[in-house]
Amino acid sequence: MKRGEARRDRILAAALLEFAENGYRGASLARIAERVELSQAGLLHHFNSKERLFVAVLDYRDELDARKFDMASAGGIDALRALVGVVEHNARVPGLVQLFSVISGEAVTPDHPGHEWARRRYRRLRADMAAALRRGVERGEFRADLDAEAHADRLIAMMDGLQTQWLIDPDRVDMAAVFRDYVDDLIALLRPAV
Amino acid sequence: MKRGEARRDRILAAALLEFAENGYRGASLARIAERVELSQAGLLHHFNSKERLFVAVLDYRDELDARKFDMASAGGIDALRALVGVVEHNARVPGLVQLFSVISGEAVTPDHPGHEWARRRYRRLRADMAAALRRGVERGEFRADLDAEAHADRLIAMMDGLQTQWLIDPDRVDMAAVFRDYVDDLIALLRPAV
DNA sequence: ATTATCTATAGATCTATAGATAATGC
DNA sequence: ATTATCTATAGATCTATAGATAATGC
Repeated sequence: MKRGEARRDRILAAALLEFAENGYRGASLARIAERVELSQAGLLHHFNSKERLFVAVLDYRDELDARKFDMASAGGIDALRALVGVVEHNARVPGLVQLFSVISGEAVTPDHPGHEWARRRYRRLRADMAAALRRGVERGEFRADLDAEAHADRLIAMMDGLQTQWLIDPDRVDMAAVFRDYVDDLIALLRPAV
Repeated sequence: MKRGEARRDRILAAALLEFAENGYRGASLARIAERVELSQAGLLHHFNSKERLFVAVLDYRDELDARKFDMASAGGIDALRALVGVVEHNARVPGLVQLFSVISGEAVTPDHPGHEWARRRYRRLRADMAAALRRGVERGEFRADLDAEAHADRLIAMMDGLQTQWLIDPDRVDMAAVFRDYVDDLIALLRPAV
């Protein structure tokens, strides 16, 4: 069984690249199999269908991500600074970012196998960020009348939107710098009135 | 030739729907042909290939859009308010928004037939918005030291990011309201120091 | 005994072209 | 004469399954 797990990991890594480049619909099992030097039927022995493999890749990506950053631990200004760190990190892993961008685009149609995953992901992100902002209020770092959900939506939109621009025109857009400045302005905006 | 033009228009409208639902890669010429009651070969008589049809759809969408809003005419605060109007309008045409979201996601890969289109589109948008912001400085509405390009990037990112969230979870996100509040905060932030 | 892998193949697509026929425009 | 349309089809995919064989785990 050891051998099987190792293979499965290689498949997931290869599938991530393939899905990131071509989306779910454009991805080919044959090409993924080729990348891990396996026949296409051999690949389907490990994951029973393209859809299941895809869902496994999404979970795999989440796992890679979760270890990197735990929004819930920090709060207030610290959390926002940590977010900037995430964006700076993302600027160094275009592959993972691209998977996410391509899939979010595709997954807006309800019948897409990633639709539910994307929805859950947004809801969780939004709740985590709103909680972090509220913790900032408790600490006295942010003004008490802030709309935590709305600012969470803004932060997520800013991150995602900059990612798309950056992927399409990497030399033109300094994703990390623009986001950092946005967060700086946000911290100033949310500062409690004296 | 009259007859041909009318047919071409119907094809473009049907293709827009198909591409919006399935992206370029997932779209099927046969399904588009079916929607306009034509054989698939008949469809290809009007547009020689799937790729050309796709590019024609992108131009067609731009045309629909251009008539709606001319960013260059207004400047400063007026331009920002007009942008809010665009978002409010978009909230009523999910189909057009979806085409754009799906394609931007797919088009991050360089070999995608929409890649160049997306890049051009971002560059133009950015230049137009930056110009509108600078006009605000001239009018004395905005502080002179604002970074017009960075704020243009932020505005575009905010619009696009909110669109994705809204398409994936329409009941959860009030795209227009969040954007309006963002613009209000931005106007306050950019107000010249007295 | 179970797990991993392969070849072969069914059955559905898909795009694009060839060549024939019908409809339209001048 | 040109434009629009059709049927038929080539040639490439693509996913998934059946069934055989090799490798591993207990």
